[in-house]
Amino acid sequence: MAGEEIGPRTPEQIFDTIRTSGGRVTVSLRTLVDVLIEDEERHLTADELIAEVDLRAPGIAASTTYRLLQRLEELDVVEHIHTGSAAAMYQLRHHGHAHLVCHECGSITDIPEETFATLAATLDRTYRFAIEPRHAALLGRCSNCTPERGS
Amino acid sequence: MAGEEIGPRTPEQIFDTIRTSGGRVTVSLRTLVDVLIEDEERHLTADELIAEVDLRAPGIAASTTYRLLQRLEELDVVEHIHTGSAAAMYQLRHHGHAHLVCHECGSITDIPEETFATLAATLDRTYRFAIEPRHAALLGRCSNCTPERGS
DNA sequence: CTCTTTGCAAAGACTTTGCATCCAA
DNA sequence: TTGGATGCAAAGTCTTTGCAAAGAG
Repeated sequence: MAGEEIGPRTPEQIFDTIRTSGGRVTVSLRTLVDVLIEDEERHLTADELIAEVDLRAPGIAASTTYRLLQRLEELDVVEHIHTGSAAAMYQLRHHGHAHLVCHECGSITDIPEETFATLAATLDRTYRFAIEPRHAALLGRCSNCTPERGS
Repeated sequence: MAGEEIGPRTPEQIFDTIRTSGGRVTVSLRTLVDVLIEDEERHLTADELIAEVDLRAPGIAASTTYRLLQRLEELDVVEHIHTGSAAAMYQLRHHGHAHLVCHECGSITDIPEETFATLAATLDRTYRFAIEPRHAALLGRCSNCTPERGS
């Protein structure tokens, strides 16, 4: 776990990755990559990315953005996170943090992957199962949505 | 966490719960409850439950089973688990175990909720977030799908 | 020029909903 | 009898796909 260093990703590095893989750097790709980098902290879903891309470069079809996300995922540039809602979230893969999602208010909290170290070790030992903590958010209730509880 | 004793659930107990809430015990309800109890270990999705119900009582509409699942969930009889695929899994709530889902082969492993005790304590302390380990499966790779690894 | 990418519209997977009919209590 | 439950078909949400036209290198 952890230690999966992907390194920082500048737009140019990502474009090179695309070109190296035989892909072409198009306006839609540039726009999507910009959004992914600039709005890194916003936990955007595909739908929201599509909206943001269309805002910056009107006319780009949703299917195009979906296709680009797929490709970027194959190239290990981005990854999607299941959040318990129908729509998945996307983040740059080098970000490397996992998530806590409150199913009451929908709030999302970033947590370092190391938080899972002990659990990962236990699951590995007991079930020989290698968890990927980033791939699915942990669901539960955040402090605002938990009633009774003294300070 | 844990300690959420819901108690054993026989069909009759469930039917009483339904009646008490103003509901009626119909053939579709009986059939669904039977399937839920008998196929407890099979980790069925709504789709699979629908198929199984239709097998035992031909003609029951999918929408009916979806509606019954919703109602049973409101009554805390069943709960759904997000597994990283589009379709959610359903289980009787008293079962109280969490899941490990291999995104390679799809295998599902049951694990006791207590496995999360330490992590839950940490998250509660650090983020005041109360995880619900059963609500979302942990994703990763099972031993069969993990290459290199001695014995 | 060639091969990838795009837009558009249609299809797909999963789930919900409206409504007239039907049935449990 | 009388509200809740059901079947059917349509709608909804999120995502994928086919195909001809457009575009990157």
